[in-house]
Amino acid sequence: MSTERPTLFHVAELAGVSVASASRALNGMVASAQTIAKVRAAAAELGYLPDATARSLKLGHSLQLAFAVDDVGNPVYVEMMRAIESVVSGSGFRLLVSSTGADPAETVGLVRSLARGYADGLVISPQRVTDELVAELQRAAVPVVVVGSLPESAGLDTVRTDSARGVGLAVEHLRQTGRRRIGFLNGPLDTTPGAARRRGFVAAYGEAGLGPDVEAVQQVAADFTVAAGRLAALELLGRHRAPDGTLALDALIAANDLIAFGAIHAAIEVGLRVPQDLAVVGMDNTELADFFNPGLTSVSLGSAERGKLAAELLLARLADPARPPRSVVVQPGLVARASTAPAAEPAAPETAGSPR
Amino acid sequence: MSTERPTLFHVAELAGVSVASASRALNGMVASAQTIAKVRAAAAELGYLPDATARSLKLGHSLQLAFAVDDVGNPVYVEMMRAIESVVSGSGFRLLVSSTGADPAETVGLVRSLARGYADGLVISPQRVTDELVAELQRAAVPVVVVGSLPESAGLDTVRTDSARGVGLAVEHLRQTGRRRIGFLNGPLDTTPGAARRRGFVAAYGEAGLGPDVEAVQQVAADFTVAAGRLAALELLGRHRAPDGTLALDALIAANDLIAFGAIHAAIEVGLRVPQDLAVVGMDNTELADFFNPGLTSVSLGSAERGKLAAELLLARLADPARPPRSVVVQPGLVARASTAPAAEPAAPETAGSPR
DNA sequence: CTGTTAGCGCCTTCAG
DNA sequence: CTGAAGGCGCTAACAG
Repeated sequence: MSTERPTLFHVAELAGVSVASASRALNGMVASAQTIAKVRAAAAELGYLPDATARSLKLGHSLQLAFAVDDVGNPVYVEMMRAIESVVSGSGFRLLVSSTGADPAETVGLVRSLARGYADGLVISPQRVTDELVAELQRAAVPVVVVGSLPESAGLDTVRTDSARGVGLAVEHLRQTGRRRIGFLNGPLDTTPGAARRRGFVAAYGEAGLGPDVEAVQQVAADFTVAAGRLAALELLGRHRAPDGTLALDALIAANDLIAFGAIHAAIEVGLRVPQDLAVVGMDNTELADFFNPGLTSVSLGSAERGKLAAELLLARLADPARPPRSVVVQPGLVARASTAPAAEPAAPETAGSPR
Repeated sequence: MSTERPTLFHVAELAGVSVASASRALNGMVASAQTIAKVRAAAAELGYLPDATARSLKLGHSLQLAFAVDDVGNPVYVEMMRAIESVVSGSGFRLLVSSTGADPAETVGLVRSLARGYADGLVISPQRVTDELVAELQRAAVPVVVVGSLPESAGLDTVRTDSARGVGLAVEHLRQTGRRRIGFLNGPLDTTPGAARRRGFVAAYGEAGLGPDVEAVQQVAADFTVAAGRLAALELLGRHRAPDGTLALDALIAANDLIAFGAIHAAIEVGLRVPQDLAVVGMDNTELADFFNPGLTSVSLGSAERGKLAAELLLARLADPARPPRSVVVQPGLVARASTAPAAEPAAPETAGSPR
């Protein structure tokens, strides 16, 4: 009801002690039982809440850590976040998440403000890395751990995965299961993941001797979302449909699971069966990959593991700001599911959903 | 490199002016062009970054707003978050997201710390509402808007949806499309959404004259996730499978889309066709509902709309702290997709995905 | 054990 | 237009 918020001064006044004593009583420092009781009572009566800002200013820390991502809508980041959260909460930190959007400039702004006071440390997983962003991360007032690729010279703690190799695993798996004409649905090429996956695909395509038309079998989605994946798949599939209606592609690799979901939807729309007519493999091995219909074969990029490692690096640096920057790599692995079941055999009954 | 962060004092010193002048120059207050230039140069050279904590303490605000949810993994909250973000960023606020976990006690702690300094306002969507939480929200130092149901007497700004009626829409839709034996997959009953949906189902079940066994056709999932939905569905379907293998249920309503996805997976596992043998309807009308296979009929609860309204309420209260608390309701609506296509007709070709 | 004093980094009157 | 001084709310020295 009162328009003014009670401050420690008011509590002390009501309790009949000094502000210092009130502070001590509330924070469990040395104080007489009587003082503690009086102060506690006064605080309760006034509904006193310590001002976090003032406290941080004095203490020099906020006990908050931040996790910044371009797009919280991506399940990968949710997994990462959970892992980070579970690590840092064990050390008494609270985790704040910030979705910055695709614009690197906005990310810079976020780092600037967040890294100076509101948080004691930052884990960031940027999709687009500009020189300006790197510079900002280096001069940030608090420790920063980057999930993703960054030039070694940046001198920052880093956790990354070898997504190029991940694409290689996908190509290999498709080859082994009898696919020959593999298309690739990438995300935007100006993103770090997009660029890395492209490199991986081009290399694997060449090594597997799949032909010279590596450019023709690629399609770039507008972003890493289901809707964009659907559109890109429709475009790519349309482009490779022969006049007689047969398809020149028998497999699709998607840059992430969301794009893969969109691609499967698109395939069904144009009358293709997955996996009989078209195999699809995603990346990230999201929880939904297992529940999608058909189950989505996906390359695990260890999101949870990366999140965990990033959090640990951050905690370690917080404890020892002088330790040399470390860069750790998580290896990808493929998880096979129904979406790439060999075309040779008829559809496995337990995946096609049409018993009898 | 320097171990100490530069403060405004250092900038002023280097620029050869007073701290006050440096502050004015940096913040665009009156200052001579020459001073501005010198201060700017000094700040750049030192890599000066204003301390957000000190700034907030002095100014009395942080220009940050917070959005607290139990589980960021739920796509509903992502949609809400996007809507909130887009509203508040237009007013110069940054949005911080905090995932509190299912424990109400943790939520209380979050509100306590966040609502006192780190953020200027809070939108919270708690799944479990305890008296303690309500009390904490009422005494929060900053304006709070609750997305979800709360006693009127709480005197807080509120945005909610009529999810009970939403369940009613689902029942009605299933009845109209020829389903007679409807099961219900709920989330935990001690959550606000779980309780409301239960009320809605029991009421609609009775009104539709579906029989006296309303308890027998319900199953509670451990939480609002795909995995829990799958388990609950397996349990419910198993319970209603007659000795001769036929199923006593021909439709399932799920408390949210994630549970519905899990249910469809479970149905396929046990050899049922969706929608031919079993219709499934979800709630929330998540983006993925449209892309799932089969497309998931879902009751839209207007998550984006609720987020937008909550953000607007918060902004309005920030502008006028004295305005009377408002409570706005968003009406649900059903979006029909393939998962509830009438069983009478053969599977519609464009949804079954198995052309010829 | 307690009160007084000092200051975290910043912004903003108030004189000059 | 500029500098000096005060204070946001809190905690950590220092005496008493």
